[in-house]
Amino acid sequence: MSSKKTTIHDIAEKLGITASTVSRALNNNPRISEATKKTVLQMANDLNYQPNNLAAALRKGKSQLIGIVVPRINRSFFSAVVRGIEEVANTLDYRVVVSQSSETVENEIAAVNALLNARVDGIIASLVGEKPEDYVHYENVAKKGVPLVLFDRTTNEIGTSQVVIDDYLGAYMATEHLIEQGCKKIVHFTHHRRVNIYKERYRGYFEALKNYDIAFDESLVCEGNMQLEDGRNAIEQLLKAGKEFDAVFSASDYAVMGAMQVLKEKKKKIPEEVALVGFSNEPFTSFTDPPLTTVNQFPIEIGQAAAELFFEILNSKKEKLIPQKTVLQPELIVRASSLKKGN
Amino acid sequence: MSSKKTTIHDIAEKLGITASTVSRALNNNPRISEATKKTVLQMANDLNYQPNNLAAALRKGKSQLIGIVVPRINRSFFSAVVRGIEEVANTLDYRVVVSQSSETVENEIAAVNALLNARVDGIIASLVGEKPEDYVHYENVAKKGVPLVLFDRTTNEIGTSQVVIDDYLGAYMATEHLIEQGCKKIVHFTHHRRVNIYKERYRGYFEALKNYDIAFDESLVCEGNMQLEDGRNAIEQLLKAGKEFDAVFSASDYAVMGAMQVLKEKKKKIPEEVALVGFSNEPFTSFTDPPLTTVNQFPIEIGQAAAELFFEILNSKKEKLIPQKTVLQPELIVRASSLKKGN
DNA sequence: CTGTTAGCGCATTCAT
DNA sequence: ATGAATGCGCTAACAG
Repeated sequence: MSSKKTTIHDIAEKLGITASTVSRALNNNPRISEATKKTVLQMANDLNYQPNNLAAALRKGKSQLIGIVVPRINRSFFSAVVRGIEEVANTLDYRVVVSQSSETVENEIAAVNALLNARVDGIIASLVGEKPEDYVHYENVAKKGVPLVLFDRTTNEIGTSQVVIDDYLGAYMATEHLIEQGCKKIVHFTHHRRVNIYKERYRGYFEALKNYDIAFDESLVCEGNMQLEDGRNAIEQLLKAGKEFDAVFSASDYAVMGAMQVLKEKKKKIPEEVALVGFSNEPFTSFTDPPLTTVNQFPIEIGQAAAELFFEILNSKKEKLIPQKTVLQPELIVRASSLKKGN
Repeated sequence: MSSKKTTIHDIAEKLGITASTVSRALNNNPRISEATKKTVLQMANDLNYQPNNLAAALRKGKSQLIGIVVPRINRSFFSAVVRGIEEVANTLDYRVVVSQSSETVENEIAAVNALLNARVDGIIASLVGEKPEDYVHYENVAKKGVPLVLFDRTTNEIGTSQVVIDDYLGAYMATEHLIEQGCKKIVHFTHHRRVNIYKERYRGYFEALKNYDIAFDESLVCEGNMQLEDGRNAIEQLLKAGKEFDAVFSASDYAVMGAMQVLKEKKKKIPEEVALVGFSNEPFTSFTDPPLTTVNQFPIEIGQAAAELFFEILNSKKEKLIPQKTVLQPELIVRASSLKKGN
């Protein structure tokens, strides 16, 4: 049973043919007769033959492996993207190797390098760094001709394909929705690090106000790390300072939850006194009280789109493919946290 | 730049030594002088050498890859387990290949087979099937001598290592806590499929009642698929039937959320009229209103433990290692949904 | 401390 | 339609 691993040579020998014929038969090569294909398949089965992709990969120079690098896999957004990637990879007989950068550039560099050593056929990643010097390692990947697709946290500075959602639009829709609910003094939570996605959301907020002739008040913009605590602090500050506001549009679901907690503690009515909108459609947003209005980023679809771009690059062979950019439309999910009675 | 891939032969040639010496130097073999190690490393760097793990793997018969099979990666519990596995795998220079069974046995079989073809050094998995015929493919894995570690949904029928939490204890603690809060009529939500983990949780509930001399009432046990809707339905049924109850202990956080929604709609006070306890410590449980008491399964720790067991098997070489079973202690996280005033 | 030799398992070019 | 020969890049046994 557990004797030696059987190879194509073993099955060739048993059948009195050569390994090349077996290899061809197994790969369904048209130049092999149906008869031998059948006997080969049968014998392979009888001998419990298990193909060795490693050997094939070495020979062909293709591993059928996609490397994925995400900040952390146990974040709903990223794990959903991975799910999307894996789904389409699977149908094309590819596997995914998952690495976490844990939000540090060093780890990211190590991960990329390890994946390259593992000879993945390409990499799909979401950047952790924001400064140009923070993604030279990805630039090198691209330069080496290794297919690279960036998603979510991307950059235009590396000439590579990317898939993002229209953050600007998502933020615009969210802000517009609040305005339509009658809100005039809308607080915005944004990230203190000037990352693309947050800049775009800020811009969406800003433009919506402008288009509806609502005065922009810089003191209503709160910068932070977008976590629950940051949201709590921000609202407490505003309250203490006596600032008036009737809504919060947060670029993060977590931060707005902090706001919700504080507002409820202070007995403010949501959404009557303060309407709340988040961003990302984290799984918990449908379970809060009131349920949270938020923006769906379609993470699984992002993953699928990234995988599709990936295979386009892969199949374009050596012809220099112009980097593609897939932009997905976000969706505003309206729930009770922003829906005023009578609207 | 992007010319040909440089190999150990290239760097050997440049240095006027042989490839074996280069290989040894690169692998920090003690039999190589520090001097040559240094020059080799230097030259490797100069030539932009990228090791080919595929070739090494083929030669050594070890791929430095761990296969992971989970029902779906974008479920908080599973992605956290993967995170735990990846963390420890990383420190030992292993990568993880993630596959999803999407809750079907066919997919699971395909995934396992693909991982075997990819020549992973072993597999860490959570079963989807519950009937013995549903895991013959894993039995074969074990029989082939491929290291196999099961977690969460495991079985004793394959002689393999596993890591689980003490579901019985978790359920016992949860039920005991409700009893201590003064609850006497405790509803239990369990799964209609008689899976191990749910049987154990049921048992914990049952034994706690018994130990505190509380009459067991079978009509308070609701079977379902443990989703939000199932929880809603169950509570609506009980209410309609006029059953009295003062608490719900659910084997799933999702199901108990359904209960919370219905109870709030019916203006029942939580926890005063009905106390609520879930299971799993899903990320959303801290954001509900009131926050949900639940049982932490320590998913990251489960992943770490699974990886550790995995490497124990791997390093035990051929010596038949007795299958180990790591049982982690769950933790009851008490929040407002079950904490009555004055307690 | 270093070189020689061989082969891991497979796919593929060139024959026939 | 099949066979023979070669090598992908690396490690390891054996030799010295």
